[in-house]
Amino acid sequence: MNRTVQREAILAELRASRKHPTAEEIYTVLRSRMPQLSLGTVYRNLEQMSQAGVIRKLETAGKCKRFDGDLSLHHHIRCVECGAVEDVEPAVFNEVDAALARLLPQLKCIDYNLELNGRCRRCRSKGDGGMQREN
Amino acid sequence: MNRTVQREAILAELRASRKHPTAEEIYTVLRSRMPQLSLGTVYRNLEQMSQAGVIRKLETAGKCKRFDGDLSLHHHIRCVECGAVEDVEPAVFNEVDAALARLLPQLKCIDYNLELNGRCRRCRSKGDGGMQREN
DNA sequence: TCCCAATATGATAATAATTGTTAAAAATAT
DNA sequence: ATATTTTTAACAATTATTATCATATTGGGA
Repeated sequence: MNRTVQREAILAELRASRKHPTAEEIYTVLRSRMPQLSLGTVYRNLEQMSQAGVIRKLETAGKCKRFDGDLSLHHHIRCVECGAVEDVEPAVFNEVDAALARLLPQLKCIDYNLELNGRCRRCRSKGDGGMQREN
Repeated sequence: MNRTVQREAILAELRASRKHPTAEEIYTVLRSRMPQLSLGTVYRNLEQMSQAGVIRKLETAGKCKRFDGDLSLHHHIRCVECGAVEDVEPAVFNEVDAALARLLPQLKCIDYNLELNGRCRRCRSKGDGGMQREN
Protein backbone atom coordinates (compact mmCIF):
# COMPACT_ATOMS: atom_id res chain seq x y z
CA MET A 1 0.00 0.00 0.00
CA ASN A 2 1.67 3.16 -1.21
CA ARG A 3 1.38 6.51 0.42
CA THR A 4 -0.85 8.81 -1.49
CA VAL A 5 -2.19 12.19 -0.59
CA GLN A 6 -5.73 10.95 -1.01
CA ARG A 7 -5.25 8.04 1.34
CA GLU A 8 -3.63 10.20 3.99
CA ALA A 9 -6.37 12.76 3.72
CA ILE A 10 -9.08 10.16 4.06
CA LEU A 11 -7.46 8.64 7.11
CA ALA A 12 -6.88 12.01 8.72
CA GLU A 13 -10.44 13.03 8.12
CA LEU A 14 -11.75 9.81 9.58
CA ARG A 15 -9.65 10.21 12.68
CA ALA A 16 -10.61 13.82 13.11
CA SER A 17 -14.30 13.05 12.99
CA ARG A 18 -16.24 11.77 15.94
CA LYS A 19 -19.27 10.83 13.93
CA HIS A 20 -18.24 7.62 12.21
CA PRO A 21 -18.65 9.05 8.78
CA THR A 22 -19.77 7.30 5.63
CA ALA A 23 -17.71 7.28 2.46
CA GLU A 24 -19.96 9.92 1.05
CA GLU A 25 -19.55 12.18 4.05
CA ILE A 26 -15.79 11.95 3.93
CA TYR A 27 -15.89 12.61 0.24
CA THR A 28 -17.99 15.72 0.68
CA VAL A 29 -15.70 17.19 3.30
CA LEU A 30 -12.50 16.46 1.44
CA ARG A 31 -13.85 17.66 -1.82
CA SER A 32 -13.79 21.29 -0.79
CA ARG A 33 -10.05 20.91 -0.39
CA MET A 34 -9.41 18.38 -3.16
CA PRO A 35 -11.93 19.16 -5.87
CA GLN A 36 -10.74 16.45 -8.19
CA LEU A 37 -11.05 13.69 -5.59
CA SER A 38 -13.15 10.80 -6.77
CA LEU A 39 -15.80 9.08 -4.71
CA GLY A 40 -14.54 5.74 -5.92
CA THR A 41 -11.17 6.52 -4.42
CA VAL A 42 -12.75 7.12 -1.05
CA TYR A 43 -14.60 3.84 -1.17
CA ARG A 44 -11.54 2.00 -2.39
CA ASN A 45 -9.31 3.35 0.34
CA LEU A 46 -11.76 2.87 3.16
CA GLU A 47 -12.14 -0.72 2.12
CA GLN A 48 -8.40 -1.28 1.84
CA MET A 49 -7.63 0.33 5.13
CA SER A 50 -10.25 -1.67 6.94
CA GLN A 51 -8.87 -4.83 5.37
CA ALA A 52 -5.45 -3.81 6.58
CA GLY A 53 -6.79 -3.22 10.05
CA VAL A 54 -5.91 0.45 10.06
CA ILE A 55 -9.50 1.48 10.50
CA ARG A 56 -12.70 -0.28 11.40
CA LYS A 57 -15.72 -0.87 9.28
CA LEU A 58 -18.87 -0.77 11.35
CA GLU A 59 -21.51 -3.40 10.76
CA THR A 60 -24.27 -0.96 11.21
CA ALA A 61 -27.74 -1.01 9.80
CA GLY A 62 -28.74 1.58 7.32
CA LYS A 63 -28.01 2.08 3.73
CA CYS A 64 -24.48 3.30 4.18
CA LYS A 65 -21.48 1.70 5.71
CA ARG A 66 -19.82 3.70 8.42
CA PHE A 67 -16.19 3.74 9.42
CA ASP A 68 -14.33 4.35 12.63
CA GLY A 69 -10.74 5.49 12.95
CA ASP A 70 -10.64 4.52 16.60
CA LEU A 71 -9.46 0.95 16.94
CA SER A 72 -9.71 0.70 20.69
CA LEU A 73 -12.40 -1.54 22.08
CA HIS A 74 -15.62 0.34 22.36
CA HIS A 75 -19.20 -0.08 21.31
CA HIS A 76 -21.68 1.92 19.37
CA ILE A 77 -25.21 3.00 19.65
CA ARG A 78 -27.17 3.69 16.54
CA CYS A 79 -30.19 5.91 16.37
CA VAL A 80 -33.05 4.12 14.70
CA GLU A 81 -34.53 7.44 13.74
CA CYS A 82 -31.73 9.52 12.25
CA GLY A 83 -29.10 6.82 11.77
CA ALA A 84 -26.39 8.65 13.70
CA VAL A 85 -23.81 6.47 15.39
CA GLU A 86 -22.27 7.42 18.72
CA ASP A 87 -19.69 5.82 20.93
CA VAL A 88 -20.82 4.50 24.25
CA GLU A 89 -18.75 5.06 27.36
CA PRO A 90 -16.69 1.85 27.47
CA ALA A 91 -16.95 1.49 31.24
CA VAL A 92 -20.63 0.79 30.90
CA PHE A 93 -19.79 -2.48 29.27
CA ASN A 94 -17.24 -3.75 31.74
CA GLU A 95 -19.38 -6.64 32.76
CA VAL A 96 -20.39 -7.54 29.23
CA ASP A 97 -16.87 -7.31 27.93
CA ALA A 98 -15.54 -9.43 30.71
CA ALA A 99 -18.08 -12.12 29.99
CA LEU A 100 -17.32 -11.96 26.31
CA ALA A 101 -13.61 -12.06 26.88
CA ARG A 102 -14.07 -15.36 28.64
CA LEU A 103 -16.14 -16.63 25.74
CA LEU A 104 -13.86 -15.65 22.88
CA PRO A 105 -11.17 -18.34 23.19
CA GLN A 106 -13.77 -20.97 23.89
CA LEU A 107 -15.60 -20.02 20.69
CA LYS A 108 -12.37 -19.53 18.76
CA CYS A 109 -13.23 -15.96 17.97
CA ILE A 110 -10.99 -13.08 17.19
CA ASP A 111 -13.16 -10.23 18.17
CA TYR A 112 -16.72 -9.09 18.32
CA ASN A 113 -18.89 -6.27 17.46
CA LEU A 114 -21.74 -4.96 19.54
CA GLU A 115 -24.24 -2.47 18.30
CA LEU A 116 -27.11 -1.04 20.29
CA ASN A 117 -30.20 0.37 18.72
CA GLY A 118 -32.03 3.22 20.30
CA ARG A 119 -32.93 6.80 19.74
CA CYS A 120 -30.31 9.43 20.24
CA ARG A 121 -30.81 12.30 22.66
CA ARG A 122 -31.66 14.71 19.91
CA CYS A 123 -34.34 12.55 18.42
CA ARG A 124 -35.75 11.71 21.82
CA SER A 125 -36.02 15.31 22.85
CA LYS A 126 -37.59 16.55 19.69
CA GLY A 127 -39.63 13.44 19.05
CA ASP A 128 -43.03 12.25 20.17
CA GLY A 129 -41.71 9.35 22.17
CA GLY A 130 -43.17 6.96 19.65
CA MET A 131 -40.75 4.17 20.46
CA GLN A 132 -41.32 3.87 24.17
CA ARG A 133 -43.71 1.19 25.23
CA GLU A 134 -46.01 1.56 28.16
CA ASN A 135 -47.37 -1.95 28.42
CA MET B 1 -30.27 -9.77 3.34
CA ASN B 2 -28.86 -6.34 3.93
CA ARG B 3 -29.58 -4.29 6.96
CA THR B 4 -31.84 -1.46 6.01
CA VAL B 5 -33.35 1.12 8.29
CA GLN B 6 -36.82 -0.10 7.48
CA ARG B 7 -35.97 -3.70 8.18
CA GLU B 8 -34.25 -2.87 11.45
CA ALA B 9 -37.07 -0.63 12.53
CA ILE B 10 -39.61 -3.34 11.86
CA LEU B 11 -37.57 -5.89 13.76
CA ALA B 12 -36.94 -3.55 16.67
CA GLU B 13 -40.60 -2.68 16.86
CA LEU B 14 -41.56 -6.31 16.80
CA ARG B 15 -39.17 -7.10 19.61
CA ALA B 16 -40.17 -4.10 21.64
CA SER B 17 -43.78 -5.14 21.52
CA ARG B 18 -45.12 -7.95 23.62
CA LYS B 19 -48.37 -8.17 21.74
CA HIS B 20 -47.41 -10.10 18.60
CA PRO B 21 -48.41 -7.31 16.30
CA THR B 22 -49.80 -7.57 12.80
CA ALA B 23 -48.17 -5.96 9.81
CA GLU B 24 -50.73 -3.20 9.93
CA GLU B 25 -50.04 -2.48 13.59
CA ILE B 26 -46.31 -2.27 13.07
CA TYR B 27 -46.88 -0.05 10.09
CA THR B 28 -49.05 2.33 12.06
CA VAL B 29 -46.56 2.68 14.89
CA LEU B 30 -43.53 3.13 12.67
CA ARG B 31 -45.27 5.56 10.43
CA SER B 32 -45.20 8.27 13.07
CA ARG B 33 -41.48 8.50 12.73
CA MET B 34 -41.07 7.17 9.21
CA PRO B 35 -43.89 8.84 7.36
CA GLN B 36 -42.91 7.56 3.97
CA LEU B 37 -42.74 3.94 5.06
CA SER B 38 -44.84 1.71 2.86
CA LEU B 39 -47.15 -1.00 4.09
CA GLY B 40 -45.87 -3.26 1.35
CA THR B 41 -42.40 -2.92 2.78
CA VAL B 42 -43.62 -4.05 6.16
CA TYR B 43 -45.30 -7.11 4.72
CA ARG B 44 -42.33 -7.88 2.54
CA ASN B 45 -39.85 -7.65 5.39
CA LEU B 46 -41.91 -9.60 7.87
CA GLU B 47 -42.20 -12.36 5.32
CA GLN B 48 -38.49 -12.32 4.53
CA MET B 49 -37.45 -12.30 8.14
CA SER B 50 -39.73 -15.15 9.02
CA GLN B 51 -38.37 -17.10 6.06
CA ALA B 52 -34.89 -16.40 7.33
CA GLY B 53 -35.86 -17.59 10.77
CA VAL B 54 -35.23 -14.27 12.42
CA ILE B 55 -38.82 -13.94 13.53
CA ARG B 56 -41.78 -16.26 13.67
CA LYS B 57 -45.08 -16.11 11.90
CA LEU B 58 -47.82 -17.23 14.25
CA GLU B 59 -50.43 -19.68 13.06
CA THR B 60 -53.28 -18.13 14.93
CA ALA B 61 -56.89 -17.86 13.92
CA GLY B 62 -58.14 -14.44 12.98
CA LYS B 63 -58.04 -12.37 9.92
CA CYS B 64 -54.55 -11.02 10.27
CA LYS B 65 -51.29 -12.79 10.54
CA ARG B 66 -49.36 -12.05 13.66
CA PHE B 67 -45.63 -12.12 14.19
CA ASP B 68 -43.35 -12.85 17.08
CA GLY B 69 -39.94 -11.33 17.46
CA ASP B 70 -39.18 -13.06 20.72
CA LEU B 71 -37.57 -15.89 18.86
CA SER B 72 -34.22 -16.88 20.24
CA LEU B 73 -32.42 -13.54 20.21
CA HIS B 74 -29.53 -15.68 19.20
CA HIS B 75 -26.15 -14.49 18.10
CA HIS B 76 -23.91 -15.69 15.37
CA ILE B 77 -20.33 -16.09 14.41
CA ARG B 78 -19.12 -14.86 11.09
CA CYS B 79 -16.07 -16.40 9.51
CA VAL B 80 -13.67 -13.67 8.50
CA GLU B 81 -12.20 -15.93 5.88
CA CYS B 82 -15.10 -17.41 3.96
CA GLY B 83 -17.94 -15.26 5.25
CA ALA B 84 -20.00 -18.18 6.49
CA VAL B 85 -22.31 -17.44 9.39
CA GLU B 86 -23.06 -19.94 12.10
CA ASP B 87 -25.43 -19.79 15.00
CA VAL B 88 -24.09 -20.16 18.46
CA GLU B 89 -25.82 -22.15 21.14
CA PRO B 90 -27.84 -19.43 22.91
CA ALA B 91 -27.07 -20.75 26.36
CA VAL B 92 -23.48 -19.77 25.87
CA PHE B 93 -24.53 -16.17 26.02
CA ASN B 94 -26.67 -16.34 29.13
CA GLU B 95 -24.31 -14.22 31.13
CA VAL B 96 -23.75 -11.70 28.37
CA ASP B 97 -27.41 -11.36 27.58
CA ALA B 98 -28.30 -10.91 31.21
CA ALA B 99 -25.77 -8.14 31.57
CA LEU B 100 -27.00 -6.49 28.41
CA ALA B 101 -30.61 -6.78 29.45
CA ARG B 102 -29.78 -4.77 32.55
CA LEU B 103 -28.04 -2.18 30.42
CA LEU B 104 -30.71 -1.65 27.81
CA PRO B 105 -33.17 0.48 29.78
CA GLN B 106 -30.39 2.42 31.36
CA LEU B 107 -29.06 3.31 27.91
CA LYS B 108 -32.54 3.84 26.53
CA CYS B 109 -32.02 1.17 23.97
CA ILE B 110 -34.53 -1.12 22.39
CA ASP B 111 -32.40 -3.77 20.87
CA TYR B 112 -28.88 -4.92 20.34
CA ASN B 113 -26.92 -6.89 17.93
CA LEU B 114 -23.86 -8.96 18.66
CA GLU B 115 -21.64 -10.39 16.02
CA LEU B 116 -18.58 -12.48 16.70
CA ASN B 117 -15.76 -12.71 14.23
CA GLY B 118 -13.62 -15.76 13.89
CA ARG B 119 -12.68 -18.50 11.51
CA CYS B 120 -15.02 -21.38 11.00
CA ARG B 121 -13.96 -24.98 11.53
CA ARG B 122 -13.54 -25.59 7.84
CA CYS B 123 -11.27 -22.62 7.29
CA ARG B 124 -9.30 -23.41 10.43
CA SER B 125 -8.68 -26.99 9.42
CA LYS B 126 -7.63 -26.26 5.88
CA GLY B 127 -5.91 -23.00 6.75
CA ASP B 128 -2.52 -22.10 8.08
CA GLY B 129 -3.71 -21.68 11.60
CA GLY B 130 -2.79 -18.04 11.63
CA MET B 131 -5.34 -15.70 13.05
CA GLN B 132 -5.03 -12.72 10.79
CA ARG B 133 -8.13 -10.72 10.54
CA GLU B 134 -9.13 -9.81 7.08
CA ASN B 135 -12.30 -8.09 8.02
C1' DT C 1 18.87 11.93 -10.80
C1' DC C 2 16.13 9.30 -14.22
C1' DC C 3 13.69 5.17 -15.39
C1' DC C 4 10.37 1.60 -14.68
C1' DA C 5 7.28 -1.58 -12.77
C1' DA C 6 3.82 -1.56 -9.48
C1' DT C 7 0.19 0.68 -7.71
C1' DA C 8 -3.34 4.29 -7.34
C1' DT C 9 -6.36 7.70 -9.22
C1' DG C 10 -10.53 9.84 -11.56
C1' DA C 11 -14.35 9.18 -14.40
C1' DT C 12 -17.85 6.52 -15.57
C1' DA C 13 -20.42 2.36 -16.28
C1' DA C 14 -22.28 -1.68 -14.19
C1' DT C 15 -24.29 -4.10 -10.31
C1' DA C 16 -27.22 -5.29 -6.86
C1' DA C 17 -30.63 -4.61 -3.48
C1' DT C 18 -34.43 -2.27 -1.63
C1' DT C 19 -37.91 0.91 -1.53
C1' DG C 20 -42.66 3.19 -2.38
C1' DT C 21 -46.47 2.98 -5.30
C1' DT C 22 -50.02 0.85 -7.43
C1' DA C 23 -52.66 -2.77 -8.96
C1' DA C 24 -54.02 -7.58 -8.56
C1' DA C 25 -55.26 -11.40 -5.87
C1' DA C 26 -56.79 -13.86 -1.75
C1' DA C 27 -59.22 -14.07 2.17
C1' DT C 28 -62.86 -12.77 5.02
C1' DA C 29 -67.14 -10.64 6.12
C1' DT C 30 -71.92 -9.03 4.90
C1' DA D 1 -73.35 -13.48 -4.27
C1' DT D 2 -71.06 -8.83 -3.36
C1' DA D 3 -68.31 -5.91 -0.58
C1' DT D 4 -64.46 -5.14 2.26
C1' DT D 5 -60.13 -6.11 4.20
C1' DT D 6 -55.63 -8.28 4.07
C1' DT D 7 -51.83 -9.88 1.47
C1' DT D 8 -48.92 -10.45 -2.53
C1' DA D 9 -47.02 -9.14 -7.00
C1' DA D 10 -45.23 -6.02 -10.49
C1' DC D 11 -42.44 -2.35 -11.46
C1' DA D 12 -40.02 1.81 -11.97
C1' DA D 13 -36.95 4.70 -9.34
C1' DT D 14 -33.43 5.23 -6.14
C1' DT D 15 -29.05 4.50 -4.22
C1' DA D 16 -24.83 2.56 -2.20
C1' DT D 17 -21.17 0.15 -3.81
C1' DT D 18 -18.03 -2.20 -7.00
C1' DA D 19 -15.73 -2.84 -11.41
C1' DT D 20 -13.42 -1.15 -15.42
C1' DC D 21 -9.81 1.19 -17.59
C1' DA D 22 -6.89 4.75 -19.40
C1' DT D 23 -3.90 7.90 -17.24
C1' DA D 24 -1.08 9.39 -13.46
C1' DT D 25 1.67 8.82 -9.33
C1' DT D 26 4.66 6.32 -6.27
C1' DG D 27 8.94 4.13 -4.49
C1' DG D 28 13.16 1.80 -5.43
C1' DG D 29 17.11 0.70 -7.95
C1' DA D 30 20.69 1.82 -11.51
